Amino acid sequence: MRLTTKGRYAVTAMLDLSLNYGSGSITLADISDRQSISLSYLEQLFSRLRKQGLVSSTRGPGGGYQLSRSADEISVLEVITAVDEKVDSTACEGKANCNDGEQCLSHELWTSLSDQIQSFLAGITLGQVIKNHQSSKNGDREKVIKFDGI
Amino acid sequence: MRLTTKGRYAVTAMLDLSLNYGSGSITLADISDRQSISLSYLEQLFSRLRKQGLVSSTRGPGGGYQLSRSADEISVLEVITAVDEKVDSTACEGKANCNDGEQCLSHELWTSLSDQIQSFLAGITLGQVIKNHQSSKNGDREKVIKFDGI
DNA sequence: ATTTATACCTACAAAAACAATGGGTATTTA
DNA sequence: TAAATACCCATTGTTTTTGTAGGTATAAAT
Repeated sequence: MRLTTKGRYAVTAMLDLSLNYGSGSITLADISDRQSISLSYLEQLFSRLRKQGLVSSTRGPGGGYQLSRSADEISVLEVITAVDEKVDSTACEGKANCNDGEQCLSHELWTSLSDQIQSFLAGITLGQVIKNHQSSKNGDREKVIKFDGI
Repeated sequence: MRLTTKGRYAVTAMLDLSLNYGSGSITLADISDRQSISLSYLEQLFSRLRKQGLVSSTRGPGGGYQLSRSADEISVLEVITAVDEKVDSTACEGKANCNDGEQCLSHELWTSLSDQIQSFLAGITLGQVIKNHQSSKNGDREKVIKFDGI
């Protein structure tokens, strides 16, 4: 898994959509203005988000994008993986120098850690990000800590 | 924060070092062989890891690198941030089109999420990655779930 | 002392990914 | 019919990633 500005743009744009959930379609032009992301780049990102079924679109005047599901049902991981290319995780199979199994072990360890990061992000929904932010503003520390998960 | 192959290499190399903790210095050439990372690239990574105080080095024959602290005292976040350049998180300050405060809000939400990811990674040590992997192999599911933190 | 094995440093370069641009077509509403 | 939107594709400039190359410094072994 990768976590880069591409994923950040995608999550930010989806949070923008989440904030407008229920109030009809939002145009990419609006998101572009609000979030300072170029329209064409947003089009590329939303092409993937749509193909992954995270957003639905309507064409023509008054059209735009909407979340396919509620913000509480879309995880941050889904958004990030929708726009990120797959990275070949280790590419170490079939190497001759797999001495003492140590190479495999370190790679397994990384894979295990990577899985845990993904599990963490899979457990956070766009809705939670919004709610948690509000809680932290209200000084509701208990909820925030619980959400942190550590 | 970014999570890219650079950070993955650094973590993998540090896990390799962790597995050899206590048995003297490990050369980058060994890690290069075991983990299939080019020696020169490892040198660049370890230059930063050393400057951050995560590893110590000894020159000359028999020299190499060691963890500065035990694997239980080094978090995954430290390793990743040691090798990653800082990214200017939003770069939206002073924009005129901060209409309705919505631009700022989405950015705040992203920042909040980003902080939580960092907190998560700060709570995982190299030692825990190793221990957790062993637990998962033994089917000790309780520990794994607890470690997942969600 | 000389050799050797290592860290350590700097400059460069190839490849990949990111971010954006430009120019279109398709669809729907007004 | 016109306008607003999604949608699509090719290209391009920049940055990041991932290395290569060639050296110097240090310390151990011979």
